[in-house]
Amino acid sequence: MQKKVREEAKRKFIEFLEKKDFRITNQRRIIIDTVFSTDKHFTAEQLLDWAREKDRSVSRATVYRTLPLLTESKLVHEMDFGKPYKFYDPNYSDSPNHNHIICEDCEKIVEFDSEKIEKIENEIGHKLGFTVNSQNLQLSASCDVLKSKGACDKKTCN
Amino acid sequence: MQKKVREEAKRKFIEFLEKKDFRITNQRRIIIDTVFSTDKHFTAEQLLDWAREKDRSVSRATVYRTLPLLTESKLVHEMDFGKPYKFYDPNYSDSPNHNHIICEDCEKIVEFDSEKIEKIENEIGHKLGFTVNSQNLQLSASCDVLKSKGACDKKTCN
DNA sequence: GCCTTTGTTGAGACATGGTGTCATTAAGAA
DNA sequence: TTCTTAATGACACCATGTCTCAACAAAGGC
Repeated sequence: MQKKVREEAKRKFIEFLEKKDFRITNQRRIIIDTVFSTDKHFTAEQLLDWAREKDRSVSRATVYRTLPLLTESKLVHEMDFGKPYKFYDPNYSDSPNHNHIICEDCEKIVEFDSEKIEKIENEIGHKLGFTVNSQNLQLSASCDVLKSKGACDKKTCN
Repeated sequence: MQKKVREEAKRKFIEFLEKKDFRITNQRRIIIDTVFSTDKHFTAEQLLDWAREKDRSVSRATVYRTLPLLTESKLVHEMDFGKPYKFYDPNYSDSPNHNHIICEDCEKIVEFDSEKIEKIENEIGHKLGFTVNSQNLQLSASCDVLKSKGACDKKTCN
């Protein structure tokens, strides 16, 4: 991942704020610096920790207030794997992916696209009398390669 | 839904408890009476309320301890729609459904099966280096018929 | 029926993820 | 530089869910 792409994402978010007449505050800068300096998925609490490492003045409230802006701007994906907290992912592409596969052991997350699945979903939805608005497919899995190495945990895989 | 089917489900759960050498307590009886007297989906807190209407002695802890037993016995489905709480569904059939479509307005939930989707999921998982263990597909939708009647809310639809 | 054993219970403290309130601060326009 | 007002941090609060532990009661043996 090049620096350029990260800078691009930050720029886009600032544009997003400007377009909505939202202020570009120091805290928002720190938060997006943090988000777009990683490729990893993260939770709200993790983001809070990372941001506070950079600047102690960032508060929990601000992180929780900024995350919806980041997801609204599509620069961050929100994911739900049935855990009591959400995962977030910096989104450097424009893909509308909402399909994810997660390793139960190491929590490695991979995104994927499938037009085929989407098509079937719409068909089924229609048959059942619904208009599908959004879909959310999560596969819980075991991460083959890493497991065979006997080294599948949060520390070694992520 | 006939009474017979409900009684059958209760009987199966008691067998499940016996097989595991778990005791058949009054509280567990009340909880399964409650679960298998409805066709609706419910949350843990709702189940607690309903059970306590029957018998004030049922505690939150017991409900939360009994729900995993019910899901383990496959007599209740656990569902996750990205809300901060889970939905549960009494399962009177033996189908392994874990696909659900929910109406955003009235929270009506319909289960469905799709071998096609399952097959694609396994293919994709394999391609990405995972062995898929379980899948969870939720479609958020609008409930056509009821919406056209202009009467789509929790009270009228469920 | 009456012990005894031990799994199960209720109450409530606690944990965690997240939201709401409000006085204070600072971004950005004039 | 001043002014307006959005945004902030601190912290109280909420909801779902977990844990602990003394008290209880189910099931088996007598």
